[in-house]
Amino acid sequence: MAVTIKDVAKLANVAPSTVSRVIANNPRISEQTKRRVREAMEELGYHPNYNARSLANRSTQTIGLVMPSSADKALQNPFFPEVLRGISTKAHEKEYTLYLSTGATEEEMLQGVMGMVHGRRVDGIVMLYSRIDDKIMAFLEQQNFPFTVIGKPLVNPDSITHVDNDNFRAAKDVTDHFIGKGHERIAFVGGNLDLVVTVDRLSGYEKALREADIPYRDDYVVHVEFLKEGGHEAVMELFSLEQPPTALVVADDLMALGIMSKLDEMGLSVPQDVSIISFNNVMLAEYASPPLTSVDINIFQLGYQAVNCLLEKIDDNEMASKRVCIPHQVVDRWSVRTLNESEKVN
Amino acid sequence: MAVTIKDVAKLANVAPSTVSRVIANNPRISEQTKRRVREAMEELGYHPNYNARSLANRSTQTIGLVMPSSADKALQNPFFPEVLRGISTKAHEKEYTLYLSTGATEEEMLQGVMGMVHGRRVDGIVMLYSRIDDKIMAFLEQQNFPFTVIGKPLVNPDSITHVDNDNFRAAKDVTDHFIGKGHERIAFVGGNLDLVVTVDRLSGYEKALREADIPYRDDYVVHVEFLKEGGHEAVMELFSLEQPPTALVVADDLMALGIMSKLDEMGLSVPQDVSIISFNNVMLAEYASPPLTSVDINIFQLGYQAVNCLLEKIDDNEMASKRVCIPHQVVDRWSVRTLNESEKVN
DNA sequence: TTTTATTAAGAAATCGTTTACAATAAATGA
DNA sequence: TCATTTATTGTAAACGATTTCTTAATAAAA
Repeated sequence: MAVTIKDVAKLANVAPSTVSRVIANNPRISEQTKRRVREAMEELGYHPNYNARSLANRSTQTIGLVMPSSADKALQNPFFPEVLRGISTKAHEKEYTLYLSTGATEEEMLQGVMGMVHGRRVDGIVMLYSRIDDKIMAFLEQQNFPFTVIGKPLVNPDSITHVDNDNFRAAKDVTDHFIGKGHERIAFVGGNLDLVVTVDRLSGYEKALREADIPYRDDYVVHVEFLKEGGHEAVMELFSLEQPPTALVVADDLMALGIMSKLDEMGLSVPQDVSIISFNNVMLAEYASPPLTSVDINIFQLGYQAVNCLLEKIDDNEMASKRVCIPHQVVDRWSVRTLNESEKVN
Repeated sequence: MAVTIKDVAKLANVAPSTVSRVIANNPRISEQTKRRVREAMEELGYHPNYNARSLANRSTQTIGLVMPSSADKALQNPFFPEVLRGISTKAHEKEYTLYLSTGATEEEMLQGVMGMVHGRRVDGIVMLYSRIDDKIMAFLEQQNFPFTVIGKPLVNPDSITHVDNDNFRAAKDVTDHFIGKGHERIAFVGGNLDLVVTVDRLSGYEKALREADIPYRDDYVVHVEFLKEGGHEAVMELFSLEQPPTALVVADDLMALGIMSKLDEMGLSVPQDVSIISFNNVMLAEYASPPLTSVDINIFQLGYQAVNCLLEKIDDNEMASKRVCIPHQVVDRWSVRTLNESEKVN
């Protein structure tokens, strides 16, 4: 059917093994035969069959990607295309290709991952999220299969190679930022508490308050299911309090967008009535009205480094696991206002 | 190393071929031996090696996905996660897995696709976009490799199986919608003219105007490079005209968002000063302030059906190519205002 | 009882590579 | 001149499945 290494061998009058060596550019083959073989390949339009190669090699040169469940609204977050860009850049550099694992339920996804691992479809896996008590991660660990995580694994983070931001610090920075601008009634709107990133950011927020001697109020902390409906509820709760907050630390740009839309409906305006800082700094943050002050977590690098670590791991699975921390940076736009003295009274 | 079919065979005291038949649930094997073999598989924790299988079978049970260049901002569009959801749903149903082709430049992407095809990594390909004069599509056609396109191919659309909306009609509907509400100064803000979808929508817009005897004005048609900066320029142009438009047909929700942000800056409000209808109805349309009236193009179905067609094609490559048209529907929200009589004077 | 079907399972070839191990020929050195 | 390197290529056995023939055993038919 298709042209194989044998056809090339025949035409070039050499053995198949020689052709294989030419492909690998093995120095033990003379330049002369190399030329002859290459001409034959050219003439026949030969291309190696990757399946055969993987079989013989026991390596696939592909890495598996585990994204959140396709049913999960979180997938709509522009975070993913961007992290994918980082991943694919590094993968391309090293001539690795990408295999996508999907599924609607956690069970379906686990099946998919088990298929990748057992079926030897991939050499390693990068997990694009980090959830508390995740079965997939548990499985990979138990199998001792090379993988890296984007975000911080909750259970034994020290034995799992991962790349993450210092989310604790980032949230603290943001909260400090507000405090520095005179805010004291600062609320925290987090995402799904199953995500480690949420709890990290919440701790950072708490710490900043504590350091500034601002009392932590339970009713200033809400968690929403990431997309619109949730955002609306949260805003309702927050702003029907006797003392509504003047500033919001929001765990995600998209959530901030939803909140702003609700605020708008309620006749509150940003930043006059409420200041907002959110996380991720996806392109949309710039689009919002007003443009959102957001902390840039360098999503591209998260992906790029995750693959980098994974490749090291694939190369030597016994290598010590490590944690790579990607720097963040708050980028100022127009969603934050400085309170003046008279407003500061609580 | 890993447990193979031979190990199972040995333990179950049968030949490897028998094990293979048990896996395929071949009726020529007695229930009794099937049970024995299955027990052995269980005991050893056997899982078939997909590479070996693909090699023997000449089929990979995986489909390749060609997305826009990872450098392309368009990738940030929530269109993609949603279409991916459709794709992965159908793929899962039929036990196909997904292979991702990426690349920063068109050349890089073409290399990737050539790799998939020649290296027999995938059984078929779905193209997630349709661009004018696309090399990848040309390559696939020339190779007679099974593929389907989401969107309408410009060159010989009749010989390429594709799934698309009736974008001409959709744009006409939207424009008619505006006309029905008394608008006459209707502008069109399109995306990249290389994308077939853009030209289709533009024609629909024109047609509606013509039918309503509203003159087509060149200065009411602008094209922007999809993301923010472009959106801003376009708005500037449009609203610095002597007779600025009262309604905007915008080719994409995200673009509409950018435009609204600029409008806000200029002190114009939606829908009081300008009405907007955009396309795609991604979740964000609901978030915007005000929530956007948008035409739902049923993105999920685009993906789902594309895979459906592809699988038919893989099954029988000689099958006639077809065009599947996914219905659309404009969903009304709050970005459109009805002009009253006094305003209608031009 | 012999012949013919039928059923169940094994033997061996195949898919397209890679690679350990030979093999050959030319070059070197004593 | 003959042993020994060295450089180059070939042989054949993996890699882990599938699948086409066979074959052995049993049941049915003659």
